[in-house]
Amino acid sequence: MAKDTKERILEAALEMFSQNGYAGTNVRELSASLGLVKSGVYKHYESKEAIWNALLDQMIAYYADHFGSADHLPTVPDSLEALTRLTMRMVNVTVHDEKIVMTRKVLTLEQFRDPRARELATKHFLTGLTDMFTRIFTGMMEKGLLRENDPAMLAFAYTAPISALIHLCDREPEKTDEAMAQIEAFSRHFIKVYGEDGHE
Amino acid sequence: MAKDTKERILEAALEMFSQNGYAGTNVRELSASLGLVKSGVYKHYESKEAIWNALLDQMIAYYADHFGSADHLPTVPDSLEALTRLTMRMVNVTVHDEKIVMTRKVLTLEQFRDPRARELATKHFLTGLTDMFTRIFTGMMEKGLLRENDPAMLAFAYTAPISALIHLCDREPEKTDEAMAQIEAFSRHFIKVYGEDGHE
DNA sequence: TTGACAAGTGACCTTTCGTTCACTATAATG
DNA sequence: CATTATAGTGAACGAAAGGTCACTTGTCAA
Repeated sequence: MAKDTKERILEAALEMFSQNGYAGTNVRELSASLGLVKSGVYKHYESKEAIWNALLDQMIAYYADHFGSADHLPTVPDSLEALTRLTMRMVNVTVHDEKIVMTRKVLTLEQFRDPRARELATKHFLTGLTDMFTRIFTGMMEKGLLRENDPAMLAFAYTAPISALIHLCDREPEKTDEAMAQIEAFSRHFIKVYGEDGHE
Repeated sequence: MAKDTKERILEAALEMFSQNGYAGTNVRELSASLGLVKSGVYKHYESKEAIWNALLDQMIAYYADHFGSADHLPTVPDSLEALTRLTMRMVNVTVHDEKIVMTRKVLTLEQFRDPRARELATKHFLTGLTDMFTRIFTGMMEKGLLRENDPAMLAFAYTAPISALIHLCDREPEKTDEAMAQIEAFSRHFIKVYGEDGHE
């Protein structure tokens, strides 16, 4: 039962930190949201900062597990249309999975305060997606689906606009549908521009 | 002298809010940074929240003045090389002007809490740049510098990656030089892809 | 010169924060 | 069965927060 509560504290912390930030969150509310009294959480973490650090540890580990290793690379699409489908599938997950959304929000809010949050933010928002699609595009060029080009530059040009719209969804969730449509339109535009003729 | 202090309070607030966020800033420190004692600022603003609202008012007005009207549109570049030069000039200002940097940071930190900050954030981070370059690209297509294409889509594809690197500069200022170089490389890549042949 | 007012001070108030601690209930262990 | 560790309670604490107020000072208009 101990481990359960310790986990639940981190879940609640992610939720509250992602909404109000670290400084804007108090231990009383956090405990209350778990049906605990304030002092109860101090049985599991010695301080508010310890909760924050444990949460960051978890986020860092999660990222390394799920996005850091080459194992979890999606298979290279075998058509241009499949690239759009793959993209939409990934974006759908990332925008609708509450835990991922909250993780991005927390990193957004704490990136200027905590060096580890800053580092992870850059991975989440920039280099992670770019690296991933660099590999994908390399594969697609080998298959003759994309024109020969600097795959890293293409990956950057492809993922940065998508990332911008994901941020928009985090900020204004009511615009999610619109943003998803724009991502799909952008993906098709990208394919038209960079796709090898005959594969459209 | 009154107006001077009232202004200086907003300047100090921008600085502190951009570093520690609204919740992470206390009025005592804010006053001290102006050589005032806490109660002094309450002669000018009735509460911490009033300071925040006045700062937001100012940021919104500033944005409307400087980026909202069509007056301040840069002249349409008359060559592809000039597009890159214009871009680098604009990025240089936006990344090195401390006040603009702090404004972006504040909007980043408060976008999930304050609806007006949210709205302004979307303008700063997404639609503002896109709208601006939609006009620029329209002009460049009329001049025969860019291939006929959806100018809004092109503007989005151009500005979003640049915006992502500006965010990187805000987050990790030590990477500014690297990011600037990447922006320039991206701009030249973009020109190669979308520029009308014979104008390279 | 005087009166009024804006700007700033320092003491104080209330609330809320993070944290501690003596204590209880529970459940596993010897 | 006795014991001991664990999870949780509730009262309390000191520090720090936002905010108020009576008071002083300096400036300027009448």
